[in-house]
Amino acid sequence: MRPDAVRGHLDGLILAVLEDGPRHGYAIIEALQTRSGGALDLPTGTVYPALRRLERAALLSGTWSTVAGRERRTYTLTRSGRHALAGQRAEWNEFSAVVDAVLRPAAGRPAGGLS
Amino acid sequence: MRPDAVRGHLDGLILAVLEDGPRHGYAIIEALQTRSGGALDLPTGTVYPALRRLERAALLSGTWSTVAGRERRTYTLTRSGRHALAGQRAEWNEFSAVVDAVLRPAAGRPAGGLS
DNA sequence: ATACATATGTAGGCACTCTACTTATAGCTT
DNA sequence: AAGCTATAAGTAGAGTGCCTACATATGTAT
Repeated sequence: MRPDAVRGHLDGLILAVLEDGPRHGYAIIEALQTRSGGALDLPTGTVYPALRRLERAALLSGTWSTVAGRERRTYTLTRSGRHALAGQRAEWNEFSAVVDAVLRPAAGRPAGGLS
Repeated sequence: MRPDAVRGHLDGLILAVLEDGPRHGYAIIEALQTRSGGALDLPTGTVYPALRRLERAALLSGTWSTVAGRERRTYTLTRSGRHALAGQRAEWNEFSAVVDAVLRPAAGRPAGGLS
């Protein structure tokens, strides 16, 4: 998968991972890898700024802690974050249906548009 | 659907429309609307530059003509364009499977990642 | 005459992800 | 002891690509 592909959908992916419970950035990156079967290997330079952005937008709240001598910032979904996640899921469903419909070869598209 | 959503997937959508046969820019925009059931209403400032970009990349070839007093640039899929379309379809299938897998709520994800 | 549909395009802005780099601790290997 | 890898968080700067807004022109309908 080309590196840029998640553009515009990263927020939803992060929110979805955090739905299972609070996690820190590094763990979020690993969860994204696991859940995607290894296809998603996002660089820290992508994820950490995204987390700060989501926190600024009040979709996440973050708190510092020290675990085994290492600084961690643990993020938790806020109520608006949960709401935003629902919205992202709805948007994704619509979007993927649209792209499926347009991308489908002529043979499979009987002059009807979206089914 | 938010305006920006097609980012990174527009090339594939245009290529797919052109698979049915040559079309000019304005007709491509209309075809995109029709095939998407009205969800895709792309501004000319998005589509025309994309067409020029795809032509520069030799995925399309364009020719001028005059129809009913109006200038048209008609675009045709090249051989590499057809090849690129196949690649875009494959990429889309992988990408949408990945996003589906990550976005799916915990209840539907039995600790397995991609099915 | 005025408006709308058809048709193509440019300029500038903006948001988001990427690459590359920096900093720091813990644990393991050589 | 030195070096490497994993863990952990970040910044700086670049590039891409879609958007808004604007400019231009012809044909058709009101």
